[in-house]
Amino acid sequence: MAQNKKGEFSKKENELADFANAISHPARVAILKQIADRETCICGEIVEVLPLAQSTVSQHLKELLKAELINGEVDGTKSCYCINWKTFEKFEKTFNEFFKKANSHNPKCC
Amino acid sequence: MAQNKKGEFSKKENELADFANAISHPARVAILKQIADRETCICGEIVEVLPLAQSTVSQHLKELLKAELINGEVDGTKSCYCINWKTFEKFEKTFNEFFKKANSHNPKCC
DNA sequence: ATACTATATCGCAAATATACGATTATATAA
DNA sequence: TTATATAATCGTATATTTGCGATATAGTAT
Repeated sequence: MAQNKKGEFSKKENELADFANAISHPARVAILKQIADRETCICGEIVEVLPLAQSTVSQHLKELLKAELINGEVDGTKSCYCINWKTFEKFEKTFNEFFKKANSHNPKCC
Repeated sequence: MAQNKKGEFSKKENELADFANAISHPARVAILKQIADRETCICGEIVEVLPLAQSTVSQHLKELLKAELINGEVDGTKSCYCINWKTFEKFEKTFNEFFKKANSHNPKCC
């Protein structure tokens, strides 16, 4: 963008946006799904399942880490990831208090 | 991107990503908040409240419409928007069934 | 008809995101 | 040590997003 105006918005607004941004790509949704579905944490199995190169998957994992949607751990030569449910819960809470407060599903509306 | 791989992911994955994408910018979060908070639908009042030019706000509104997060209605020279709660509910449902199914907040995990 | 108001659209510039191959770093195996 | 395997990072090309001013469009008022 010509200028980045994100700093002009509130902390909560940015937090919600950042969370949403982390899951705003189908590849990252698919990665989260894979991690959530497995009993134990996984790593490069994701690469086998997704239609993306290893480096691309690694980049997406990095973004998910940055947004704290997942936790990562090195295990020998492998890397192991799991869902950070705390962040999901926090998001759900913030999301609800942000949007549902004034919401009586207004019938006056268009 | 070099190539767009979004078509290689499932419908559900893309739906979740699209919804998230619509709220992945603090300006759009702020716009949704404004609309949700008012009794009646509003229009260019948003422009007064946000630190963005009128054309930029209009663009964001267009995106929110496209994602069906809001409904719009023309009222004279003014445009009137309101939250499309149906989409929010649908998202919540999809989100939960997608991520919470296998989730026992796995203690084996890192 | 003319002026005014509100909003959408267009065209452009700059910033970010996506994707990949090549390379690097680290751990394990031989 | 050397080879192998796994995953992160770098460099780069391209696509998309963000933002604004200018313009277009359409309703309302004079």
